[in-house]
Amino acid sequence: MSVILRPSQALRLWQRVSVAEVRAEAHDLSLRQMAILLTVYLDPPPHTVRGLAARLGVTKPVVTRALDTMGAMKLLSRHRDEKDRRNVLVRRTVEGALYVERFGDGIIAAAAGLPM
Amino acid sequence: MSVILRPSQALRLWQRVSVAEVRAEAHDLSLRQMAILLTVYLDPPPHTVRGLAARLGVTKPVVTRALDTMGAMKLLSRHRDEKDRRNVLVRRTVEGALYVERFGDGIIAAAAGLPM
DNA sequence: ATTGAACGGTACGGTTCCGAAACGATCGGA
DNA sequence: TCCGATCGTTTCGGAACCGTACCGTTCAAT
Repeated sequence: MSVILRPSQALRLWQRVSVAEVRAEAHDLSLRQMAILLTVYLDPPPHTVRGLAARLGVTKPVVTRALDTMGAMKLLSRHRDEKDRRNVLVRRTVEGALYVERFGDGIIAAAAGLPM
Repeated sequence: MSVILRPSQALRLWQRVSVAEVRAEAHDLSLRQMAILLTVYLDPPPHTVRGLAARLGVTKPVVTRALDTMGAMKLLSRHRDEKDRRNVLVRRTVEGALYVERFGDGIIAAAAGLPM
């Protein structure tokens, strides 16, 4: 059961969610930050800096900086991998889970009110 | 006929499109820029700087700068309103229409492959 | 003709991000 | 015990963006 969207619906959905996010000015995450955040929350762990960089096709410092920013926002947390202390494991937080959940609700609400 | 999405589907959709955009690094628009672009392309004209700022709940310089950036990318164009020369009208461009169309296709493709 | 309001743009100092390169810490095999 | 490879982080100069405040133009009403 795939989700079928027509072009006008797809773009309208994206507009509604974007405008709502800008108006709410909750966190003002960049597209890269959002991609990292959702990957951590949706893809199965563990998540390393290098793994995330490879997944998104960006350099390591990009991921490090995004983790700095979102870490300060308490959306994610970092922990040393005790098995291999070179690695840093990125984990979810309670605040982050709440933020992601609400963001998903926003998408659903925007989709529900979409004209056919 | 509204579009029904479940939470996991909504978030997965956003992740797929975000990751694809980051990987493609086509234009790297911020959330604000995307909201402005889609509003110009989806809402009925005319679009003024002040009107867009009010629509998104941001200040004028934010819109001006976004128009500078996306104007340089040829995604939008500015024109003086000849009826009231204080106004600047924001208009679509061929390149912008193409970009928006492809972006919509990306959303549709991501939605179509969504697990139930 | 003058004045006040409305419009978009600009100047400013500060913050954040960028990519490339170098760095220290850690691991694993010779 | 080295020593190369693999981590994540930091540094660097440069670019983009932020919000506040101010500026020049244009309109409309007096």
